[in-house]
Amino acid sequence: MQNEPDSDCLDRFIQHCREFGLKITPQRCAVYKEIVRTKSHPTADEMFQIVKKEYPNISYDTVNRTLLTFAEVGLVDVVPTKGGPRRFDPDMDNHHHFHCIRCGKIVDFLSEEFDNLGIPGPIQDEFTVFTKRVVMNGLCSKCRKDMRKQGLKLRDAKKTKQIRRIK
Amino acid sequence: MQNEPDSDCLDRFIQHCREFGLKITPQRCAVYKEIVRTKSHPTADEMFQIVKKEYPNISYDTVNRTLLTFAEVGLVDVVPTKGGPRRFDPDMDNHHHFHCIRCGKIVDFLSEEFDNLGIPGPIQDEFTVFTKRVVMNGLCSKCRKDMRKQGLKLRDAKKTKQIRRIK
DNA sequence: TTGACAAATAAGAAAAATTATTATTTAATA
DNA sequence: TATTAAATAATAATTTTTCTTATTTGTCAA
Repeated sequence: MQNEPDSDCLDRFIQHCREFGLKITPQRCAVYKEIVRTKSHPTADEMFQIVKKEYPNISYDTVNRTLLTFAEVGLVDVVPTKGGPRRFDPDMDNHHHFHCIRCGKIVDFLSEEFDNLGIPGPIQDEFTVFTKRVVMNGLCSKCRKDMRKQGLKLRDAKKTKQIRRIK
Repeated sequence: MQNEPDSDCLDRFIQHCREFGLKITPQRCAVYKEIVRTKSHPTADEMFQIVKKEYPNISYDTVNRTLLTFAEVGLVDVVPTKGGPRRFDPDMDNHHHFHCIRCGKIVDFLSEEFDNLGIPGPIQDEFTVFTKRVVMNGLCSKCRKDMRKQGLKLRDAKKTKQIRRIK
């Protein structure tokens, strides 16, 4: 849905809302319009800041609720993060995440192998699986470099001195 | 590390801390002892409530920091959740997660196929991958049943009436 | 088209969760 | 055992999320 002309995108959005019995409000349209333009994984507050420019009257709560509602009906995804504020992902296509445990950056990547993963029998029997995503954790290249310089400490890299290794 | 006798477990913990230059404090021992007994994915606050029983003087902040520190040095994992409080996972062995988008329950499961996933070339070149995990999202069997009764609404199932489908 | 109704919004308050600050204590080393 | 840096406890402050209530608005059906 990312690369369509705006109007098609909006049409599909409206269609999708109708299917789920969601009212088409200007606020929802505004939030949706902006989030599909995003190529990152914004928080509710970041989206609020963006939408507010076009729609100064909108409240944070509305933006946040709207995003949660979108997630429920499959218009956006919620990124599995390791704590901190919730992040939304407008790209509903199959893709996977690399997550830097040091700086928190999330990088999308594509992998046919990952897309084609089957659902294990026992899971398929007991659950209804909507999406599956591979999440890799590690260090991005920048943090890897920083670590070499500054030592082991992962959290609070800025203010922490090197941990002295015992022995 | 889950099924060892307590003493072995503690020894390994102490060994692990030494390797990373972490001091062996009674607080850390208490938190570690309790989290390896857990078979779920507790939040910092849940761990605080548990540890407080044995160690009434401990502060929430210490429990939280301790868990984050453990995560940094690979003694525990942080579960990728879809927002809400951060959850910790004492099971460091390869396993994967099913996440119910309605009730938030996280179910661990094993899969050799998933464990054996390779790391895509471009990722391997640019990042250092520590762990990889497949996260599936969908409905658990209980929520699936509830949904049939109560209709589409995913969030706030308790208080929400059925959404009327348009058309 | 319009009236009725339920859903959605705005605004403010509250709660929940995380992070920072600082004085004090403590574990590890020499 | 003294020294030193790390870790802790106790607040306090932020940040993020959720709730409450009065009001507005989209949709349906008459």
